[in-house]
Amino acid sequence: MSDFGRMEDWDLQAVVRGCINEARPTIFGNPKSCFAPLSAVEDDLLSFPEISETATVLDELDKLYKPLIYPVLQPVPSQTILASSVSVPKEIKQPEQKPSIKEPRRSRKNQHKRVVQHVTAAEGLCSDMWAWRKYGQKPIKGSPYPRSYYRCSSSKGCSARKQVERSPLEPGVFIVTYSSEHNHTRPTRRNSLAGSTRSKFPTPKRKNNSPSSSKVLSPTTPLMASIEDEFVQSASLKKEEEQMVQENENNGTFNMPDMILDSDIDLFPSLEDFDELTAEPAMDGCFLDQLLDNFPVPWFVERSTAVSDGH
DNA sequence: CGGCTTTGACCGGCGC
DNA sequence: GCGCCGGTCAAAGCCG
Repeated sequence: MSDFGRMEDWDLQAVVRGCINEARPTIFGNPKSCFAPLSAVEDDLLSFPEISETATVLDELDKLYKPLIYPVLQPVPSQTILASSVSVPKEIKQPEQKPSIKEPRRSRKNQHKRVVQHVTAAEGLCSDMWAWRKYGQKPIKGSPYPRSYYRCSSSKGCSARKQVERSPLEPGVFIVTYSSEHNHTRPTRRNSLAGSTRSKFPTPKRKNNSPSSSKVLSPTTPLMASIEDEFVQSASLKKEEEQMVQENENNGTFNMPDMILDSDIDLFPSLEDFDELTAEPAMDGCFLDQLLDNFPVPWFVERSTAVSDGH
């Protein structure tokens, strides 16, 4: 079987299972220092006018940023992704497959606003406080990797959805797409974890006696091993970043990764999405949790890029 | 026992 | 109208 075949077997569950206290490779590298360095960026980001203030300003900004939302696709340097998890609108991921000027095909269902995040494997492991229950997995045409579908299990009746797929361009990067919104408050801690701790790195014995497992996808040991390596490496990298940031903090300085600002700002969404996304509860992460508890933060302080799925 | 993952089947929108 | 394809359903089995 080819490497692709093995990779295809991976179910991505590791991406959405959180180690919520794990260090997140936030754009500032150190989650513990998220408040201090944030202000530096916030000064810039928050200097935007009030969203509801003037339509003319928004219109201009909207025009200004729209080209940046639909740029010609260029593979994102993995280094950048590892450091900052740059977000790229999902629709532009595979222009070679959609060479025409037509919009890529979209799902009919859940045509709400969507939030697309690009995360590294390690970052993906540091997922959100929401409890997600996997309800489906599908191979996606044009991508060697399957897409996994999750719904919020923190609360019954919550329509929040989450899709996780591996980037075909950057296998170390995962595309996490949130759709719909949570209709409940963010849990203080993850609940409903019964049975969810298994198979983080499954053993081959698992499911061998399952009537259905033999049909399509086999157990995923090789790929899980590789993703484990990936995770370990990323964790190591993060540790170094943490130490560096910690030193900077101790010295009263902070080295802002300059590429963060460029890339993140270049990826502003259409501003018509802005107001909704500022209140988007599906934005995950301990980093944002703390911030939202204290003051509203522009959504793009995180790494997300909103994609309007409307009409 | 409750909640999870897995996975084939099914549904429905869209393009041709 | 038909086929493709993404999204969802639901049964089966696993796990704590």
